[in-house]
Amino acid sequence: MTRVTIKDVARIAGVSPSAVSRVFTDGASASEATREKVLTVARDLGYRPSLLARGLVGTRTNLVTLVMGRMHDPFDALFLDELAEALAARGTRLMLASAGRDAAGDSGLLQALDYKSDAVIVAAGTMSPEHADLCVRAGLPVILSGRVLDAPGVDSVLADNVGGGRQAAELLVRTGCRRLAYLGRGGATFSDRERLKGFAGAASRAGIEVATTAVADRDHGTVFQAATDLFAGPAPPDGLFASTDSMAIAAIEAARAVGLSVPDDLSIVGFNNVPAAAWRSNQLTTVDYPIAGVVSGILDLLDSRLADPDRAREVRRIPTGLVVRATTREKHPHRRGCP
Amino acid sequence: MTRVTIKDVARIAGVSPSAVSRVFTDGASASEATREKVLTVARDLGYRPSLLARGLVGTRTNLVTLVMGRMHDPFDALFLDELAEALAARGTRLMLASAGRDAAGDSGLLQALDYKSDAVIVAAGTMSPEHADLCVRAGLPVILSGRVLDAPGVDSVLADNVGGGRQAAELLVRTGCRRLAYLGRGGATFSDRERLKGFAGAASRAGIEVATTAVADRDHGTVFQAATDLFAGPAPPDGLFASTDSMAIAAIEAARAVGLSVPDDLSIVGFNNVPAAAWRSNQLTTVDYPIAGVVSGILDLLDSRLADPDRAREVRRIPTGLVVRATTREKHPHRRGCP
DNA sequence: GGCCATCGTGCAAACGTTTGCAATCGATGC
DNA sequence: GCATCGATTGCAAACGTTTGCACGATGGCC
Repeated sequence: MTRVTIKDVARIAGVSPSAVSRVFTDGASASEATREKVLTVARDLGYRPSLLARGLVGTRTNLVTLVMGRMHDPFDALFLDELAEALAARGTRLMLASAGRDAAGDSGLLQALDYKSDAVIVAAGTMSPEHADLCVRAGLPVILSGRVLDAPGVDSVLADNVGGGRQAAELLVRTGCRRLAYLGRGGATFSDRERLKGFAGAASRAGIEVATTAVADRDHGTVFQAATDLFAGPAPPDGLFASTDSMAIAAIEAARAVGLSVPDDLSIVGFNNVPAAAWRSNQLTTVDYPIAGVVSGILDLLDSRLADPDRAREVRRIPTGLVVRATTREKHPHRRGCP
Repeated sequence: MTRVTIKDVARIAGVSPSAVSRVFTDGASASEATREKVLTVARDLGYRPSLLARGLVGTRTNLVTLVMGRMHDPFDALFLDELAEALAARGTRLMLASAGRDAAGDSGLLQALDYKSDAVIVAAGTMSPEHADLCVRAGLPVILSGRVLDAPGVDSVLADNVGGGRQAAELLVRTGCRRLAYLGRGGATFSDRERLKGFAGAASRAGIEVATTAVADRDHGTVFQAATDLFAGPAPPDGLFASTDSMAIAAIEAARAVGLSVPDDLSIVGFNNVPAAAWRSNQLTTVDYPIAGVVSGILDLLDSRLADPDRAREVRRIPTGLVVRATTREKHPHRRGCP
């Protein structure tokens, strides 16, 4: 019932606690004989170093705090999965701080400090420059996922939202759509803002002005209603870009409900490439969110930042791809080479 | 850059570190004057107690480790959300241990020990009695979610899967289905086994034998294929119970693909009541998984177990409900009262 | 064989708290 | 006025590690 400590191992193995400690920290010098003795005893006793004690004295915790909001979108779960897996493979533990109701990752940041996390990864909640500054000042590296904050020492990794939006627009234009619409949170979210920017920019270069409908909530019902209104309204689009696959799927549903045929009457492009996008009933053309790339970018920046806390702030953008399925039309083949 | 400790606060406030500590642990005696002085200084200095140090000496950590697998199903995210929120509201921190590739929550359990967690909640991975015993012996409470393990001191909370399966069968029988089928993991998963048991039991009481098709993987494509084969096979069912909403939705898709009309030719009932079940394109009748009830049951058991580590093992089953939507038929009204 | 570099080891001081014990203090009851 | 009592406080010892320092042993090199 009482914990087996480093001293127990030391006593039984006939060495000092320091020796045991050195056996368990790689890179430290210990003779082969000692190592073997210690490891044997440790195994027999079932000894495991206390990470609390280790973290208290040591400089590194191997602990990272993740600030996340509620995972309303399947995409969030994918992301968390990938990140958790990557961290685990690296021997890093993950502490979860839900940025629940309170506006900010505020409490999450403090929690990270309380446990002396090596770093905090912020994937949700609004993060004020003040809080970021607080952390950096306290020596806690902050890595933002999916947004950029112009504060010294705060790194960011994100999908190339602007590029993704552009890809969507170019595809729609290329396949003959002329009345483009955007459906999303609009200015309310960092990534949505960027996606819209890329989409509208590319459309404008093709001489098309985008009609944007911003929705207050990503909830399926809300989006379905907004899409229905848009499609049944006075100026229905023939090409729609939704800032999220989930929203795009709701839009597909709405199109069916009002009797529009996809992609004949209406082309739809989503963002993220979640598994459901590939389902038979959706066959959604979408911009692929490079989850693996973003996650490994985060780990990369984590390493760099830990190695050199004073390095310049870095923003890493991971390029997106386009996954063409059945909610967009084929490129008109007869136009090929004979304009 | 250097951390502000309890001694800093003590020095500036002109009291001993003990006094500061007592101000910050409720239930300890401290005069109003001291309290005020200390709190003021602490706020000015931005002092926060180190949870590492506190956990090292104290007996309680306010830290709980959650062992989870990859969240392939949207349901998993819902569950995690609810649990994280409830724990946060209670002031408990949550550490994530993904039971990734390695078969067991094994590594997760060890991680929990390393950080002196107050308890470990196991929601995924197979958990061997040996490991459970290891934990209990080490004084680490284990709470299982969604399964039962017959080991002393290991508590469980689960949805009433058997009851849910029964509800599904009774609904199908009541609405006139006679050729019942089950689609799920079959014996491979604890909850699926129970759901099947409840379903087949109730069907058998109505004189119907259930055709079960067990699928190796919950992946949408796999399930879609299995359902298609079943529907196009020699003995297509007129009532299907899927052990998961996600699988039920894949089945709906398959039914449409082979030209079956739901619910006219085929009734379908799912399990979990995820948001997607309510979508217009699915309108899935399903057994409601009482997430809130399960989560509060977990917290309940957590408290009880911490209060009395030697109490008898407890298994708590939370009743399910039935949410009738459009994938099942209306009860035949003309049969009412005139059999 | 002497010298220097290297390696392995133990001692003791941290790390930032909590908490049992004893002491102080003011008030209360007689 | 004195003994008692409870509340408040400080001291010091834990909690389980890591790590700088010093010291002895070992081995290579000339």
